[in-house]
Amino acid sequence: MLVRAKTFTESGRRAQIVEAAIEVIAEVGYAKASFTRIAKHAGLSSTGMISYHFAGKDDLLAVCVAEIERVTGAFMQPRIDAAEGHVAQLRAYVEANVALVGEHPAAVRALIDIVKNRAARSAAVDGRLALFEEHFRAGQAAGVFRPFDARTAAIALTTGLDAVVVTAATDPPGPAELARIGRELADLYVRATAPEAEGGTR
Amino acid sequence: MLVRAKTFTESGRRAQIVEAAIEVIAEVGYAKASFTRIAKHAGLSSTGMISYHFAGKDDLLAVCVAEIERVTGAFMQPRIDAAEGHVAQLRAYVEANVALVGEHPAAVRALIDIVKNRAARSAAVDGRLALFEEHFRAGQAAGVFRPFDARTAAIALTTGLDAVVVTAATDPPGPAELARIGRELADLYVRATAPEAEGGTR
Amino acid sequence: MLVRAKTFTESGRRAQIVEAAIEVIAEVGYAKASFTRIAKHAGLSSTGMISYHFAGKDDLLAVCVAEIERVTGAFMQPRIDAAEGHVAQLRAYVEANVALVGEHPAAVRALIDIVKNRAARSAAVDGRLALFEEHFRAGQAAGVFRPFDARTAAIALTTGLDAVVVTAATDPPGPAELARIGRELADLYVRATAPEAEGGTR
Amino acid sequence: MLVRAKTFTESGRRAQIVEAAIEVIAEVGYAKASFTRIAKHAGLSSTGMISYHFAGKDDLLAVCVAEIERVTGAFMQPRIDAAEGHVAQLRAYVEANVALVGEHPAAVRALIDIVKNRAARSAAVDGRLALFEEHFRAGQAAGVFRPFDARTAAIALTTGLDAVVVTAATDPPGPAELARIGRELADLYVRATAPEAEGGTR
DNA sequence: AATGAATGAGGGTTCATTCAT
DNA sequence: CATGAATGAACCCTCATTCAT
Repeated sequence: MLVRAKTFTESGRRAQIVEAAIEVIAEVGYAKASFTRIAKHAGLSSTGMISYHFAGKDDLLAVCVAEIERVTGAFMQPRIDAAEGHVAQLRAYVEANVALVGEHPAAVRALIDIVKNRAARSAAVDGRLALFEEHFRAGQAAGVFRPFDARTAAIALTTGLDAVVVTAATDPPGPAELARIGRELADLYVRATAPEAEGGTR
Repeated sequence: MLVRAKTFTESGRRAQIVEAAIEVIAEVGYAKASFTRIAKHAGLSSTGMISYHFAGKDDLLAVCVAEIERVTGAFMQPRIDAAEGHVAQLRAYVEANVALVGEHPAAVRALIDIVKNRAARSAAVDGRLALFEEHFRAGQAAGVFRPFDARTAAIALTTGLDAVVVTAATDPPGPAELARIGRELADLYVRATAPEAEGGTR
Repeated sequence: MLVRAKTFTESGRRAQIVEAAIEVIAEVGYAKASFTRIAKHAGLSSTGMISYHFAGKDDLLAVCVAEIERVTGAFMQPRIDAAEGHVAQLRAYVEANVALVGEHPAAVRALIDIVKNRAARSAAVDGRLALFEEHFRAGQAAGVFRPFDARTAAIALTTGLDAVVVTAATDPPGPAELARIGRELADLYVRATAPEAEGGTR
Repeated sequence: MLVRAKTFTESGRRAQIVEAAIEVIAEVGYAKASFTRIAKHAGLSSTGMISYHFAGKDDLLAVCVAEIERVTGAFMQPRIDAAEGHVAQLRAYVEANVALVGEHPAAVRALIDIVKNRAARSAAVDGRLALFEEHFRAGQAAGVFRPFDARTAAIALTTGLDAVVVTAATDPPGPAELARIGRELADLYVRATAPEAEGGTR
């Protein structure tokens, strides 16, 4: 590769600021992640520097989200793709997401906090919601999920997953424990969505 | 009891401020719920009034949480108590919580927003988490829940419930739709926690 | 009068801030009249105090304009009303406006500077322009002004008047000199608008 | 002159910046004409370029003024020179200045805005003022103007002219309308300064 | 018990200017 | 010649809290 494309997170300072922002958000939370704190964390002398590199706070946050998704996607995507069938993919998604905590705890915590607090819902959160919903519908059509309300399930399960991930990320346990938690949660979700056994549940 | 004791949320002004705070948080969100906005909403001429009646923002918020829990508890508790057995109570809790949206949408939204944003975890959230966890453990001992990780399940299911509730509270549907959503979510949770059927995982 | 109505410039601090703002604008000009400077001039410890009393910079400026107009109107109106006929009133307006410099030099300079720089044209400037235009039209109908373009004349003569006033206000001369300048300018305007003499001008 | 000397506004980049600055000032006004905006308008990647070519903001502005005067002078001077006599020249100046709006509306608006806002009075504005004053005195000596206060008249008439020009430049009308306005204004000024007719005015 | 003015820190953003490359 | 990152001050505004009355 002769010419390396310059992605929008690169250019040195920009990347540095984004990284600092992610760490600060992971540390003190979205609400207290001010430019001042981010600048200090990044070793910058003034907040003006951030405004110089980003159009505003929303812009910075959007870039942070994009960067985190890039990093986490690189970790999760192969694991999900390796699974075959709707059920296995659901399990793979959940387990990969929990395992991700071991690799990028700050990024994971920051992402969830940003998404939770942003007024304008990012494409990220809505995208994942739609993805789950669609996945459930497709699985139902294929007969591997029972005919529950796909939207309600998508909301409950994605946010439940987030909560487990955040809890784990707050004080990251070892890989084995993470794997166990991932398996537990996947079990929960697989059973919640599984087709009726003979006798029913109620 | 002939004379009702004056609870600590009463005394006129205090109650008025708490009510205003809850409504403001429900309307504009925790982050933008400043004393100024709350005072304006309560018809107060200055924020000094709030500081006079409450030790600080944390105090006000704590009282708000307590008040909301009092109100919501009055709605939910009878419904939960009416259910017999761990499974039925789980279902009752979930359905009551969703139904609550129809009665107190502002309170419900405010509570979840406060709990989500408070640095210091309130006794409320931890209490409910412990409650669920304990409920799961007891049910497992009784053989009506399968032997999953009670803590992970408690985290995932309580927050999933919250998310469904918040979504519903944002634009509250009619009672019938709320009942349907409640049933859907309860189904999901009951199945997730149900003991193995004869043939494995279904 | 038993109960004195509280006008919107009163209440102590508000009036003090308005006064300080007017003086600062007169001194350093609209562009450099920051809250910081105004607060310092008013003996306030922080700019927050100004924001506490006024909704924003625009609000403060609007109140300044209103206050100046109140003060200047009290000076000019009787003098204008005392004149009879369109020509005499034109002369009276011009002379009163120039004489005003001797009474309220800062207010006069501030007003013109605000009006000149405000993006949103105030009712003040447009009002005066319309007033002049209407006055010219009425005088033309009465045959005491010649049939010139009333709008162009209104623009040129009001701003010319402003310029003379500002120049005089920069280093206010004595009343006699002000009276002379007022008379000179009034002469200019009266002649510019006078009906044709027998021989014509061109 | 075979080889044209390179004036100080030329040299490519400088001229480009000056042109951009004039356009930006005409568009958004003096107050909001920052280096950032000018650089963006000029297609420059940073404001450093401007600081590199000009000693400071005042310098840039001074060069802008000089450039505008060069351009406008080229339009107005021949028209003024073509007129004979003090009265005719006054008329020619006014009419040429208004007509100029049709040719260089941006330049005209920018010039007046700069002159209005600059703390340090430019040689330009003072020069024109002195020019008018001198012209009036000379005409008075020649008996073609009446013996008014030359300075007061110069102030009032030049700024009145500016105001008419700015108004016209804000939404430039066609040449015919401009010519009419110019004639109207010139009439006003010629009459204001004309010697007494037999009967007097007062 | 209540008021409302005052405080001082901190929020994000824009600015003209500088300087190493 | 030219770049663009860096600077540091200033901008208006909002905040929770305090305190004399």
